[in-house]
Amino acid sequence: MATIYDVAKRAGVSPKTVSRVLNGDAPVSKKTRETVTAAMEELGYVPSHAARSIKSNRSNLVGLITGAISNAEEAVTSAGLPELFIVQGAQAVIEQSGKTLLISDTGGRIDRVPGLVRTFQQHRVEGILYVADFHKPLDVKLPGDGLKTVLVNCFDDRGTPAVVPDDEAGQYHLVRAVLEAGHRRIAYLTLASAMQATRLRLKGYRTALSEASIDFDPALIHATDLFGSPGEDQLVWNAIDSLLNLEARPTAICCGNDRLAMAVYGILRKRGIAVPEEMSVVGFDDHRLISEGLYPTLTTAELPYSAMGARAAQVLLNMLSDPETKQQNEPIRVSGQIRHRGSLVAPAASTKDNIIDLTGRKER
Amino acid sequence: MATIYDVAKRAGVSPKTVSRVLNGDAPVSKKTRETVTAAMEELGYVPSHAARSIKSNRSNLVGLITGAISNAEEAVTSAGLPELFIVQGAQAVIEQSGKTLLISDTGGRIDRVPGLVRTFQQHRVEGILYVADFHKPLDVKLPGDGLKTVLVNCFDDRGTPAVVPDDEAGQYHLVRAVLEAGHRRIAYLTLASAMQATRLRLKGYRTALSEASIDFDPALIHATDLFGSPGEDQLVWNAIDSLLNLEARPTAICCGNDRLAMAVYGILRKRGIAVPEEMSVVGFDDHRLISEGLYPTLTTAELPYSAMGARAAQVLLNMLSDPETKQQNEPIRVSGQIRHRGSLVAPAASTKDNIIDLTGRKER
DNA sequence: CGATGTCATGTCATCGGTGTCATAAGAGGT
DNA sequence: ACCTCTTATGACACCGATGACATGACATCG
Repeated sequence: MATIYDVAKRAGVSPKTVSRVLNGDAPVSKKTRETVTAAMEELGYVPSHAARSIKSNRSNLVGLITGAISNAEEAVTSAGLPELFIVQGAQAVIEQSGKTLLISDTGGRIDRVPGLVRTFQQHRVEGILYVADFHKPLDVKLPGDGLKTVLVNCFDDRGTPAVVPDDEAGQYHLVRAVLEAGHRRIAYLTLASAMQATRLRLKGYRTALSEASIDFDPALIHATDLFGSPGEDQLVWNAIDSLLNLEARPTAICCGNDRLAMAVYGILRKRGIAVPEEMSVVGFDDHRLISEGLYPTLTTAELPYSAMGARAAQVLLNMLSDPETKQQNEPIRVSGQIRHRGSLVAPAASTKDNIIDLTGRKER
Repeated sequence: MATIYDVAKRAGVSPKTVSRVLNGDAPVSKKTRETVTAAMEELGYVPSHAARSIKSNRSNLVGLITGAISNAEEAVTSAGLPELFIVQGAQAVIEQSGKTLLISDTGGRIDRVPGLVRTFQQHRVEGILYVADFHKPLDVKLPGDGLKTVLVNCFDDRGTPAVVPDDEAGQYHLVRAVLEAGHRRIAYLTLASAMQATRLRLKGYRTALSEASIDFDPALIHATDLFGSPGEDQLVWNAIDSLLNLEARPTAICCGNDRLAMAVYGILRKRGIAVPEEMSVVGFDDHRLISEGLYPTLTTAELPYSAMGARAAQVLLNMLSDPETKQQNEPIRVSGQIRHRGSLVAPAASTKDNIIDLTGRKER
């Protein structure tokens, strides 16, 4: 590969002059610039990042670690990987800033993290983004001592800057949309109750209901552990079973995520219940492969992964350019949109009766 | 960040000795090694990749470009992104070889590729992996002249080494599985007919049928353009409509991908047809989010993205370590597994009649 | 017309490592 | 006791870029 000396020789100038043409940091006569530019062109010269980097002591690199940032030994669930959108969002911002993003994937094995961080340090990254696969607290001490760090989709209690989805607001607005469609009996099949998202979203669900003066009914809530655990189908089936057997049957079901909604479609239909005519269904995540691919398409709340990645990158860039600014202690919450699609419609008249006459007998 | 000089001073030795401890390329007395190691530890020293790299002229970096490697101005379809698995597969292999993978995403804008390649060249990558979002021919001249290149999920006619999925074998084995379940009338909703995958898979479909002595029936084939084009739902609906109106109705439907299968589930049920009891459905891709999430779970052919990424990385590493070995001209085809799940069962007795008596009146 | 400023360019040292060569201290052979 | 060989270590140049500083050629100004 051609060096700056090759270019200099070819153009008949000193290397320093070539450097000046490259960086435009000192005046160069038009004629010289053209000669040099031509020489660079002919030799296919591209400046060496490494050489610049040792001299300037600035690497212009940012590292990102994804795949499994957690403490527990969780099942390796490579099913969804929408975290990719976080990576994309981050990369767009980093790249636009003129820096380069180094991406490493743990492949689900958290014990690989220290090695990856070491590699990053060899490259003298200026900061690190840690991306978790779903919203979770973190109590591991991450390696990378002096390094500027931003957590994405997770947070710790040491005040490390973090960017997380606003689960509560998302569910709140989603339930409001369901209410506005005319529903009053709204079931909620949550994700595992231990999950951060579940706690927050349940809060949003309850707030929306209470604002509409609807009492919270525990009979409408079922936790259905996800991640393809063996008994999952059965769990969902049972949950729907008990919902359908309620005296006052719900007319809409909120699902913990789009994947669950997809299963619910199948089960409802197996039970002879048409979606959305007899039962509205909404999801969460706006995993477009599902939400746009399902028939009917799925109304859902966006999990703003791309925006979170972008935001985290901005926060990190700020920390780099402005080392003094103190970060706030609370994680930054990013809100997503509500996506209105085909699975949410007004409740059917017959079921409406069902709601008004709460003590009435249920049909079918 | 501490340098090798800092370590040397602290340990009371010369920088070169520290270097020897690091690389173990010359004998160092046990005592010195321990002193030096301790000094490195105390200072948190990590050798600078950049400094090594300029001296040795070997970057140990490999670049990967993903997001949109194509010629046409296609719709930016960020729906699925299973290419991530290609990236993961590649990264595992590259990382294991001691090199580092630089990943760049075009974000669907092909005009960004030259800039990304230039960045890669600044980092003196030793080779580049180009990853396409689906199996396609390529007739753009990729930048990065002298650079070793491997195409993944795409191929050109210049003999650039390439790794692609074995679509034909995949569909062949899938249809064989359907045949073995007892089906004889097997419909096929293909992807857009212009796609490489469609051509190859159709070939596999026909081979499997002909081996079972079943005549190819064009009435069972429908191309249903995907990628969420506006009229798509209607197209699929119509296709299924005409299949159901056939005198000899199919008992199984092959879908161009899992996403399409998901839509077919919904449409069939809307039409009152139970899956899989009255109609078996199989997909393609093994997009696990869908194939395992659907109810019933989906029998499908794996698109071996992770294996393809790994394979491509191996090919590239070979080219780097062994610059002489000529590559074969044909793309390397990687085969995937057939995933047997709930959506494929033996045809029902009534529909079996339907098959045996090809001229009989169809019920319902 | 000499002093001063600006422009255009070159010289040299330096960043953090490593390759080459030199050197000193023992070990072993005769 | 002398020579040779190995082991352990250091001095120094160099990789490809850039910062600090120097220099020569004009332009400008009082």
